[in-house]
Amino acid sequence: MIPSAASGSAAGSAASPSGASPSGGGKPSRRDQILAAAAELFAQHGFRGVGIDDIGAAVGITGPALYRHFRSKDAMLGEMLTGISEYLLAGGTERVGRTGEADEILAGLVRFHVDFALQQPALITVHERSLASLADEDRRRVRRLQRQYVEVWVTALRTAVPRLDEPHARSAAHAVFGLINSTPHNRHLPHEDLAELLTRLALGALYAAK
Amino acid sequence: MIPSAASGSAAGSAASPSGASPSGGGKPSRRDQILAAAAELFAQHGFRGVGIDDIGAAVGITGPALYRHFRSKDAMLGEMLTGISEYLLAGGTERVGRTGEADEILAGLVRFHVDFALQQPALITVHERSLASLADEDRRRVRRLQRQYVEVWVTALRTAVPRLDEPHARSAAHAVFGLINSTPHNRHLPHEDLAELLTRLALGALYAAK
DNA sequence: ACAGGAGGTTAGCGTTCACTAACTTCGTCC
DNA sequence: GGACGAAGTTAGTGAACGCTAACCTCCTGT
Repeated sequence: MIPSAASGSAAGSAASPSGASPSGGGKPSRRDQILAAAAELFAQHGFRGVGIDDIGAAVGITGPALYRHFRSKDAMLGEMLTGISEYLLAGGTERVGRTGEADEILAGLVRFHVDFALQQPALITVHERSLASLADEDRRRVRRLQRQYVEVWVTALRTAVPRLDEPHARSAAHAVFGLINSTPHNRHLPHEDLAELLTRLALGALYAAK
Repeated sequence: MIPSAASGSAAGSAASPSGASPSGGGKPSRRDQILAAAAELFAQHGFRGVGIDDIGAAVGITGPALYRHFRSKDAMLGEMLTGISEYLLAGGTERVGRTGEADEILAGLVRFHVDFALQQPALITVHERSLASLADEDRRRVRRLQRQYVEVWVTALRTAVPRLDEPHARSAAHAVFGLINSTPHNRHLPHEDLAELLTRLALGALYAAK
């Protein structure tokens, strides 16, 4: 059971980038409903702080029924995190593959990450908090995807700001991820204002790097 | 028991800002040893992912012996988080109370937070991840301290950058916390280089805010 | 010398929790 | 119209874990 203040309805509006299947238009499959609800709960209480029964209840079924859809609780987290990592890497790779000015590419990359963080704050939270709870194999896979995503940023950043050496660029990338991923703590501003602010802040930071 | 890759010795070198007691010079008390070891473990595995026996083992005693020093596992986390929050608020308040240019005050605030994040990456991690695991009363207290700390930043920021309205300033503060608190993911650069980089990035971001 | 308390030990209790087993329900296809 | 499989239910099992109880071992002060 979840201990403290768990207000009304969970299950946010799982928009486009939820991992894999719901890329089409139709209503989300049961699997995806479950993943969305679990993401919300994991973000609020941590992976270990959420029980099987809690996840079931969030989609209107009992706990054990989840095992008709997932092999284990670990597998749910695994699917969630690899989905996010693959989405980010694919989107990032696609952006840097475009032709254009280096500055525009970098700005596009920033905006892509900002949009994701704004649309999926729960996934962002889980992504950066629950790596430790992953099964070994999944963790290796997610780590590799994350490293590749960082490399995408490093090359884009060093093209736009050539004075940066690789270690500084890598650290700057991590720092800007932290900046953008602050969306879960940022409930004060209207969506679009926040998107613009975060984009400005991120680019301001990156171009200030030495 | 902690499941996966838990390498050698935990218990980092608990430097100055560890909360309360070890402010003097002498060897840290048992309590503080335990808090330091627990912080490291909580950062790596999450509060719920660490057992009483793990914490005990990290300081060379058995699990139940911890109850000679703390009322409960929750109380350990509570003391840890309120200690951090109080340290940050006190340090921040002291900084903005100094006389000087608004820009210098803001830079000092940034540098203060950067130094803390660099010296205590484990505490930073726990501070931003494990709020949900806190007992109700402790959570309220920590939340209030955090809000006050944000307010310190907001006023310093708006003095230095008057065009910012309050909501934008608040969001920018949260974003910059995220940036600075990325230190746990930043193992690539020498300590001092990273401190300088993060300070530049943070100030670059803040002055880019609109 | 020894009383007492601080700080450690092992054994065990009760609860929580992931997962399984066995059974039910219901829509779909031939 | 009945076989079947997908998706749900309740009951239960075994392990993990927080914490307590009871006991031991010193160090310290009088």
